[in-house]
Amino acid sequence: MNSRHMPSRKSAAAGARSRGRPPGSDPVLSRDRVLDVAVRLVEKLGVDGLSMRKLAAELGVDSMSLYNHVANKDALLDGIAERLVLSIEIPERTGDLRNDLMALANAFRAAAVRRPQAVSLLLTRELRSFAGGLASAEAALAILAEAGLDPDKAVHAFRTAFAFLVGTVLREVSVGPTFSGQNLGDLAHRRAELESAGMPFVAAASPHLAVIDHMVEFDFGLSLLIAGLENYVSGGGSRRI
Amino acid sequence: MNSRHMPSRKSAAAGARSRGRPPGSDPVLSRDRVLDVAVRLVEKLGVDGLSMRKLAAELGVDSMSLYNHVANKDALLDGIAERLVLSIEIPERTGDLRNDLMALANAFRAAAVRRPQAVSLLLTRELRSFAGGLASAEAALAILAEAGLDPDKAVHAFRTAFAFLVGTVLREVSVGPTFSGQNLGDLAHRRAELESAGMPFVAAASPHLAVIDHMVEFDFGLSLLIAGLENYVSGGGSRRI
DNA sequence: ACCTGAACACCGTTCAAGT
DNA sequence: ACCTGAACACCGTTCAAGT
Repeated sequence: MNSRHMPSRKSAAAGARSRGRPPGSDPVLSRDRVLDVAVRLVEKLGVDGLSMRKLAAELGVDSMSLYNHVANKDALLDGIAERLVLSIEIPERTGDLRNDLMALANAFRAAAVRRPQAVSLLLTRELRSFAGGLASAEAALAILAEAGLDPDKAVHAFRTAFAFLVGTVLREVSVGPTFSGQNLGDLAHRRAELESAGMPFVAAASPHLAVIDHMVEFDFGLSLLIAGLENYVSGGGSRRI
Repeated sequence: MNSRHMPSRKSAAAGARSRGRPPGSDPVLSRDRVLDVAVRLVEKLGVDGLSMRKLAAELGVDSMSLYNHVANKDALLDGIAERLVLSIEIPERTGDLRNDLMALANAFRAAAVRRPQAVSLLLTRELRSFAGGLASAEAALAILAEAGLDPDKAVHAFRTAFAFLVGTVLREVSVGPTFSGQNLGDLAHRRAELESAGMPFVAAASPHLAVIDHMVEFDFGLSLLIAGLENYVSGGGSRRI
């Protein structure tokens, strides 16, 4: 039913498939199209399931054609990561430290959780192209500066919040040591066992370790950090931080 | 110089290499030995550089022999991760929240940084065998409980601190989006450029973004968290956390 | 400039065969 | 019980060849 079966004027000779790109036609691929499909494939197959060959097949193209648009697989993965950073929808500022930091962190989390398979690429590899992250950094530093932090303190606070975010999101997309979920679900049923194993505090906490609400944990941690910051700001920087 | 050169009574026939395990001798491999060498190899070649075949070669053994001691490569990586958790040297408690939390976090960080290549395996994959982590969890929960937190609050605080630790250590072993180091080193030289690009706060902070002292960042973030916790504890849990 | 195809040097893992 | 070797179905990437 396709062109292979009806002899075309151009490749009339024999049944030989044409080799180069169809002359005169638009390019079949573009970096954007490659990355689009790559992201979709990662979500479908997981990061480990992505291969240059499968991606090429999905695009209906020879695998080596990809190398015209990305330097190699590593650059492809970097490209996916950058897509994620750029998909963060940075909210407007209101001038309130707590509000604004919460909103920005939520925007980050939302962008990450939207692509749960791909997100480990963002959190886990060094961003070579840093451009994408600058807008988020600007937003965070603006909030912290407006709250009264000096640039150096703002950078520290930014890095602290960001580290917390990375760890939290990693847990949520459930790579990373969870201390949560299924490997702890049975903990609640083994309190006696844990007590006698010399783990009284784990035993006492086991009902709470056995469940996790990611949104609650997110809010709790961020609140703790912000409380620390407010404390610091209102203390005029005199507290021992 | 080894037994291959002196004709043994048992494999006398021809120069044919023996195929099975030398009869009567001790097993060549053990799960421990496999994991020992695997860790060493990861540190030498990076996680991506580790393969079942290279590991087998390093052990002087056919690659398929490894499967007698680990289920598959995934289980091998899990084994390496568990080694890391178990290598955390949990410090004695003193009864002071700040002291004890700092000491425990430092012990975690120290164990991680000791194996910078392997550590991403610990932070990044779900710990199937949870046993290793229990001792650390017990230590953390004990500290928090002694400071007066209810089990449910202690679990929240534990998860917050752990998320921060994961993010911080990931940055230090420099997988993960750094907002630091070399991709920012040149930022300091481009303030004017950043200003005109609509990034005044990044511009103002660029001298501080361009450098990072991991120990300082670690202390700052942890102090912020602990300040939030102390605040919470002394407020009798009435603060809005 | 862009796409193709064969080839190379790797992978993890199954399975049958050894001892 | 444990180790081996061939084989299978994959990889990423180089390089020469097409248009």
